[in-house]
Amino acid sequence: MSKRRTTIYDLATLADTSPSVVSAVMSGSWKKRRISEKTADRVFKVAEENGYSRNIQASVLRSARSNIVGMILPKYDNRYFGAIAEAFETRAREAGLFPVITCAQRDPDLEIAAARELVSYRVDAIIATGATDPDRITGICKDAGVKSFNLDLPGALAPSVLSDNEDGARTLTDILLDHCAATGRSGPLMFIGGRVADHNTAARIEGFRQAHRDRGLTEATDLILPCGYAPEKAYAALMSLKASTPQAIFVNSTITLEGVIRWLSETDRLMKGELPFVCFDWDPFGALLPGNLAMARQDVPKMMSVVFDLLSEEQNTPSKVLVPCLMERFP
Amino acid sequence: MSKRRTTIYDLATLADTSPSVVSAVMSGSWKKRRISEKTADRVFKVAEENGYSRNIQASVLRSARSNIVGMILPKYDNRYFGAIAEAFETRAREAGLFPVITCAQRDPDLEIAAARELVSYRVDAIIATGATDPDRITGICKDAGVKSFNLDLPGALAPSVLSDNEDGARTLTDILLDHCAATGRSGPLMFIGGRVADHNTAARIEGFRQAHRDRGLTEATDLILPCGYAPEKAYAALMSLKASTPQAIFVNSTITLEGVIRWLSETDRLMKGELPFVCFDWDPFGALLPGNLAMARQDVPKMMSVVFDLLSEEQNTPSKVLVPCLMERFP
DNA sequence: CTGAAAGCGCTAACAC
DNA sequence: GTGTTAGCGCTTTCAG
Repeated sequence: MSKRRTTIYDLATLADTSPSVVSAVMSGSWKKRRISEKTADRVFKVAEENGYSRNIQASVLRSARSNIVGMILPKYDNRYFGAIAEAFETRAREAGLFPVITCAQRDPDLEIAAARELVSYRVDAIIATGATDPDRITGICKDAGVKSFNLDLPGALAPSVLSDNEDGARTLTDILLDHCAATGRSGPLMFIGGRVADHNTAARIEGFRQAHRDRGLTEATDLILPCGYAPEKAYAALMSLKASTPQAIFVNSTITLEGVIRWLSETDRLMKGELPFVCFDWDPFGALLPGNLAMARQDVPKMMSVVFDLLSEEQNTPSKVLVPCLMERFP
Repeated sequence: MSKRRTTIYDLATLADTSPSVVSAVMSGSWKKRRISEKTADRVFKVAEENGYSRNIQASVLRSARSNIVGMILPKYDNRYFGAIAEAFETRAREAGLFPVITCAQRDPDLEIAAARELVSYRVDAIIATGATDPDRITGICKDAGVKSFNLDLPGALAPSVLSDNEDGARTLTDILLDHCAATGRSGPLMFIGGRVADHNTAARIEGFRQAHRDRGLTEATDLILPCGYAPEKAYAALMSLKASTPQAIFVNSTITLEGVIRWLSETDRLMKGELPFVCFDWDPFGALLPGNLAMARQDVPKMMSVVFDLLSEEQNTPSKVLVPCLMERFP
């Protein structure tokens, strides 16, 4: 257990060849080095027999490129970020890179600590997802010669890939307004969740407004409540609602939806489907809740695909790609 | 961007001192080496000015201990695994370790590939979560002198920490049986989801049986359906149900619940709360679904706490710790 | 087709 | 309190 681990030197002795040959064989570049199949097989055999495991740290140290790609993620507690994590790992492996995700708990300080930490591990690139200050992260990366990309939330200094929030919100609002018209509800709509300072929330509010404007309506400003994402915040905002109760609700994320649902349930409105709603982001159970008209499911595979295309193109100048949302309508 | 990165040698020259002093200062061991505050400050200053970032790979290579702890996780697509990921990261950082999670998509081959990969990175320990073949992973670790632990699913060769599945299932079944008695339902209960070969499913079925036995009842064997975890599997099993419809359902995981809910919804039973159910595992939306009587929420913080205690105690002999589930009852 | 040898950036003795 | 030096295990010319 504590004896020295086998190295390429041990293997070289055992296979009666040299360390450099073993290195080439174990790193997969032996074809290129035109090493004979016979020698390679001999090396593979002794490696197998001795439970040899390549020391990646040493290999990285020597060859500058680490083939590690890092992602900074805010949370793992909803389907959207979960899907991002999985898509990231899959794509990274397909690209022959080792994926490392680190979770910053939506904490700005942790975010930049995470960026520095990943840089210490000499990652080849960092994907900052939903970062509060993407440009700061890009700065850290630039200093270290590390490529960086923004996902979900845009920055000004690196390529950014995000959902078309405005368009998605407009469509969701249309669904809400259509439903109200069809069921004879004429009251105002509520928008709840998110932070005004946050790019995505701003874009979604803009889409919400657009949809109103397109049919000559004016949105009720006092019913636009960007009270933060946390369920408790939404719950509290709804409990202390001074303005008239809305006819229908636009919920800004599944996280926020948790609070909204709690309120609907406790005020005995949930089961009756009394207050129809739509939600940005998707969740399999949320989809089945009474009153849910539609969810905007962000196209994670597509977004990740775009990110990895940029990554492989060595493209690293600021840009912004918008990916349309998938719409799921119920029932 | 492409110029050589600053090293401790550059810093040593700039701060007019030696590489070893810079090394000590940057690695935090300078207090121990009794380096003067004045020198340290000088080093910090030039490091700052030059955007220096320590090369961890080099440091790991030299000092054998990597301070990296790896986790193999099946999926990120539910609250349980999400909570595990977050708790793992938090605990690892508290312990001064760098957490690396890798997702094996419930694929046995990927699992062992992941284990080998983590070993290549010279992690100090691997936590295998919900692994299909934990003992195989332990074997790989043992060969490399890496500590290993099992979480969620037990193995015979390493310390294992898991929920008290049997007890949790018994309590859930009790809730179901109590409810049936109280509402005059006398029919049989269904158990759905999971795999018989899987340790946790077996333990939960045992708890399900126990609860019946404790009140002199016999469970309906043809209504025990360990049809796998996937929603589609559960949905298909329910659609092709030959036996009489049950009076209430024990759902083996939130993943399975997705399929059950789809079936309830499509057969118009969901909104009426016609078929009460309980579920192993917890989900905030699932909790609000009509008919849901209780969810067994696994005590992730506690489980992780136990794992890290074992890890720090250098305890690595096979053992098994059971952590009780938290029960959430509705309404 | 194969081998020798020079480091990658850092740490840990050990010397002063 | 600080500097010198010998590697950690690997990759990569370059010479055969």
